[in-house]
Amino acid sequence: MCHHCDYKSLLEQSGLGASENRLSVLEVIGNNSYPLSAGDIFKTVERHSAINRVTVYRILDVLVDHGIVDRISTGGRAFYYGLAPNSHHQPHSHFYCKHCGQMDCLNPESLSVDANLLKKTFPGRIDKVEVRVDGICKNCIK
Amino acid sequence: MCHHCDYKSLLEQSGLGASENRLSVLEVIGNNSYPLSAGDIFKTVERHSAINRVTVYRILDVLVDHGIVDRISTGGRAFYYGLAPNSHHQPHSHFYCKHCGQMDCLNPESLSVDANLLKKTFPGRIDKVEVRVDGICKNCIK
DNA sequence: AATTTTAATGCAAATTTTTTGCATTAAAAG
DNA sequence: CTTTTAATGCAAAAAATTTGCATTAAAATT
Repeated sequence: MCHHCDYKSLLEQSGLGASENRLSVLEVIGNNSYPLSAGDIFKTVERHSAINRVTVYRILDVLVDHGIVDRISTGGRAFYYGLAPNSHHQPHSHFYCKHCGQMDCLNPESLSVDANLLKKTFPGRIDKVEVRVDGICKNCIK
Repeated sequence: MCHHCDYKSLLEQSGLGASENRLSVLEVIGNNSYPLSAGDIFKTVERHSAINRVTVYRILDVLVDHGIVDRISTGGRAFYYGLAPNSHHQPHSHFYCKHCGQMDCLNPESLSVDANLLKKTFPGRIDKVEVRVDGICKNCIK
């Protein structure tokens, strides 16, 4: 749960209307300590207010397009969504458990990437460098 | 195109029968300089010999399970497949162009990851660390 | 305040990618 | 030559996401 983010102004700062649904989706993502799938988000929002699955997908697209939320690819089939790095959240990588499918955020200090040389020499445009660690989480390993 | 890999013995060393189809799939993957989707692989193999799409998926599963091929997640919907690192191919990361969907292999020197601290402290099992760079490739940027 | 325009949402259906179940063929072992 | 196992094919299902079009809600304009 994030005490620093004001989701309403996060939306407004990006020129997005802060509709009920957008706020709900963003809150579910932001208040969770690990990334969630679109399906997870849908189920969670749906518990408290009526929303359509497609609306969730569309809101996620908008949030990702505006850089508020990050779309994170797993070693599985679905994308997961988490708050994009901002002044309160530094960039970090993720762990994906191939047994239970849960993603966890990794401590930024435990893993470092140096892409400076690439950024200097790459002939295209680089938008993001995603690091994902795959394996079996401590709960599933037993 | 890889001149060093003997695909037949790669299969046999893993205790896998070197069927016509398995060889075709592995050759398509190995002779390509960048990872391909299951669909790409299917279409390519199909040009020269009759094969079913499902067979391609099953062969890919077997090859991944035996560590011959790596399943690489993209910023898009489908998985891509490339030769797993071995004595002739050192581990490297990939670039994914979100416009045309092509993946490219990045020079291992241009990007370095240090996961030592994570490996020491992580309470689960770590199988692989995948680094993917997303952006727009030089062809699509024009 | 009524009307027009734009933005957000819903619903049904389609698409894409991958998986499953079961039948068939081919290869290996006995 | 027969039995067993491995590999493949085909049809259908499943999962995740996307599309098209209708509807409602909000914002802007008259």
